[in-house]
Amino acid sequence: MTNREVKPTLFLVDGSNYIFRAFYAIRDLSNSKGFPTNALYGFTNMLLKLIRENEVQYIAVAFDVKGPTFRHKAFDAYKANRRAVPEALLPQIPYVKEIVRGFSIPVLEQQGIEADDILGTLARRYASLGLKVVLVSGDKDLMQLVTDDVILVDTMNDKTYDRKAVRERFGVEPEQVPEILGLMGDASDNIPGVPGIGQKGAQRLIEEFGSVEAVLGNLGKVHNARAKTALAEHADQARLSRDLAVIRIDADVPFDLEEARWSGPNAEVLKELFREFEFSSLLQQLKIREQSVEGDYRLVWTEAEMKVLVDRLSREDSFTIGILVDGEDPMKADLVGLSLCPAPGEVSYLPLSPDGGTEDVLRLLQPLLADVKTAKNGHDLKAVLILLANRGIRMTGLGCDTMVASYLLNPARPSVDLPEVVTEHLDRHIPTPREVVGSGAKAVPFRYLPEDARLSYACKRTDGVAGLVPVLLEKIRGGGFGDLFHQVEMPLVEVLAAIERKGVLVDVELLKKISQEMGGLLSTSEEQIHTLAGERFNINSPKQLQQILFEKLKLPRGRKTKEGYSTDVDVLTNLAAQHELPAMILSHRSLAKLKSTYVDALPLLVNPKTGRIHTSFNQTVTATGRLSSSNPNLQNIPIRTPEGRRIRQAFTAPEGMEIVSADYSQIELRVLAHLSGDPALVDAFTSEEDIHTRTASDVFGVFPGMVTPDMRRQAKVINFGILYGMSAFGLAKELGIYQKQAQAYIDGYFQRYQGVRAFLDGILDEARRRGYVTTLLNRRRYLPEINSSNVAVRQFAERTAINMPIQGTAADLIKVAMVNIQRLLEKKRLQSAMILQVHDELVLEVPSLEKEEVMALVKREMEEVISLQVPLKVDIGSGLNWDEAHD
DNA sequence: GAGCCCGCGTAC
DNA sequence: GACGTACGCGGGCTCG
Repeated sequence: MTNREVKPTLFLVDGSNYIFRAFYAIRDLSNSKGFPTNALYGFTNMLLKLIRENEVQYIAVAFDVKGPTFRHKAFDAYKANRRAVPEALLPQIPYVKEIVRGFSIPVLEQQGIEADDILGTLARRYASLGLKVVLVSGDKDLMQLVTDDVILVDTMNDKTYDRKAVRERFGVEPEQVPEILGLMGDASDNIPGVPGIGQKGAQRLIEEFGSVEAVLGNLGKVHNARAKTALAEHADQARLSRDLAVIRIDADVPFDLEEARWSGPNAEVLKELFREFEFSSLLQQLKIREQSVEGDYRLVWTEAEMKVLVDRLSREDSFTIGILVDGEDPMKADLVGLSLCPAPGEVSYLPLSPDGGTEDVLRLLQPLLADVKTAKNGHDLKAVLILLANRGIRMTGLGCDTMVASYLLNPARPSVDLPEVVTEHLDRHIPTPREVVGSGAKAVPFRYLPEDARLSYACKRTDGVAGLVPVLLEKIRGGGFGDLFHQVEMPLVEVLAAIERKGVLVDVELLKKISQEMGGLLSTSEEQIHTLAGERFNINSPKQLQQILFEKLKLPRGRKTKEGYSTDVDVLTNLAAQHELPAMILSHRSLAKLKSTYVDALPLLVNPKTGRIHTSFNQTVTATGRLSSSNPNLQNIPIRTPEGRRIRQAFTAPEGMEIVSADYSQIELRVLAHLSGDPALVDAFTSEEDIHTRTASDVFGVFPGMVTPDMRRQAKVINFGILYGMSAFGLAKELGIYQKQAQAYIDGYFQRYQGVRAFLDGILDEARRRGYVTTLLNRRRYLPEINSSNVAVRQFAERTAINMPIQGTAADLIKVAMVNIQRLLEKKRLQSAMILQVHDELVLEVPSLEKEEVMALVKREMEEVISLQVPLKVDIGSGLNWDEAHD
């Protein structure tokens, strides 16, 4: 067997080419500070892909530098009409080079020499020294450099050009490519070529004659008369163009191959850059790990070991606790293990099998967990509270929940998953659940993993949390979020845990009955719809419905969607005048919605152990500070229609208890009155007038006594529109009036409420200057797109800027009220409990005997949660179910 | 079949 | 493009 020599490979990257292509390939990417990062991101990805997918031994990246080159001297107009570098790209260019250097890859740039010529020179030099050279570029000009030892690859579309591929593309040898370019020209470089000769023509001529010079010398043999004339007229231009297209292979380029030897990136530098640009996925890809070895992670198994650990933990003001669970739903999940960390690097792991064994060991922790003098830290402490409580262990005295802290620092962040938070704030990689157990249906439950894998995983995570705590607490303090975090959000964690664990009683029998009724109605209406349509089709499929309505029945099309024409309620309502079918579909659809989303779904979520539904109240999801609810979402239970209200009737109180519902009246408009201090709006609420009637009177210029129900309805739309930053277009559409008229209403509103106008302007100004907006309790939302050059994007950010302080302040207030109410209920040892929060409403389950006291308490705590320029008003009611309680 | 996006609709 | 914040359903597509 011959010992075939494998040549080392040098990768030469056309950096300038990739900057531009990355810039145009990715639109609208910037970090939270508004710095554009699209080209940086695309370029970095390209480089990573190149390194990942190839065996790179030597690599360098070449860039153009500003200033004239020999081509400019030869031809004044060279690159004259090239587009200016886009505004958003310019500031990114220096950082592209920083990133390249961060990869420990040499940046090649030289005054007076273009990147192409650097590439050509080095390719020739090292090919002749016996290396394989791979040129990395999307620029077709570089094809002329291809030889038996030099290939061209374009990583963006995975194309590779060797000699053969170039021949297929241009029909000639690579060396002849400049001859073709010389005849056809190159618009982007402003190489003129010969007018009237394109790629095809140029190719034919060069295939036949071999070079521009030969073509010009044999004009008589050129068959095409037009081409012949053009060539004769522009002979000098053809020669010049050809010369411009030739890439230099003999430039004076100092280069040391050893410096280009690939030995991996400089992690410290890249981490810094990626963090600045918020490339969290790239950080993960690099799998950057701290240099430090694993900490002191140990198993706690015996009572003796636990006693030592409790002693150790007791010596600290706070410690970090983490859980290992199988299952998503904390009310059903199995607690597999517990990890405890008195100080970073020092974590103990207690395995907890469902069939006991270490249960007595766990009990030893109870006094410490219930001791408020030792603060407990963790990531998602609500889940810890619930899991422990379900094992009969009470925990209180929370210190820092890093999930909540991270959310508060930037509530619009895409994720508060622990590994991402750790990467962002600590520059460390900790294992993700995916890496350990896989994802989706293929995920392996932790209980099937070997013990040492569980220990390692749990300890690394808890260690990561322990590392985060001081960092996040300092950022919370520094950002002015201390009160909101420590006095509101952290106490709320315990409140939400209690609410979720309590759950809500649902009358499954009633839902089953409703389901049967609805099922009957639906099959009848389905029959009628199919008959009327003349064929059977899936009414729930917008796609099939479009075909029936717009193609078969030829009804007029309305609004377009991404694929086709909308069949939503607006469109069908408009069509109802022309045909019977749309109205039938609307009523069918609303019934089907109620049945599938609520009536049939809710019984499946009743917990078999408790007989109740335990929703999740998510504290770290919304961009404004509201809670959200999921599995199931109990914040969107129907109320507006009679059929919907029947579903509410299924939310009941057990024997001897009642449901109490307390909701803030017009809280967002009251918040607007307070924040703006507008005298008219403040007066409207202070004098306890009906706000929509008052607005109607003000905007339509009639006495309050003359306001008709329809005027009040319109005023209500205007009031809500103000909160959401609605335009005249939107108001006109909503009210079915002309846009001019709508604009007149809006003008009238701001004429009467000038303080509101000033307030909204102030918000926008603040958002533009500071890049964020805030609520009354200093909750903050960043708006990186507020200064976007894209009108739609910018206007969206403006509406968001207007809405967030109002919606978020309302959220602040009800959260404080919840914390206070929970404290009072506990202090007074009442059996009543909050069971739901729906943004401006609190729902409680109350023993009938406590009803009077608790209703008074709740109403008072909600109304007096804070003193504003306007009174807060709470409507409160009680009944045997949620529907009854609501009025 | 799992996972994802889309269109749609429910709540405040 | 045009009204803010959520969640979840069924349909239908992609991917393995």
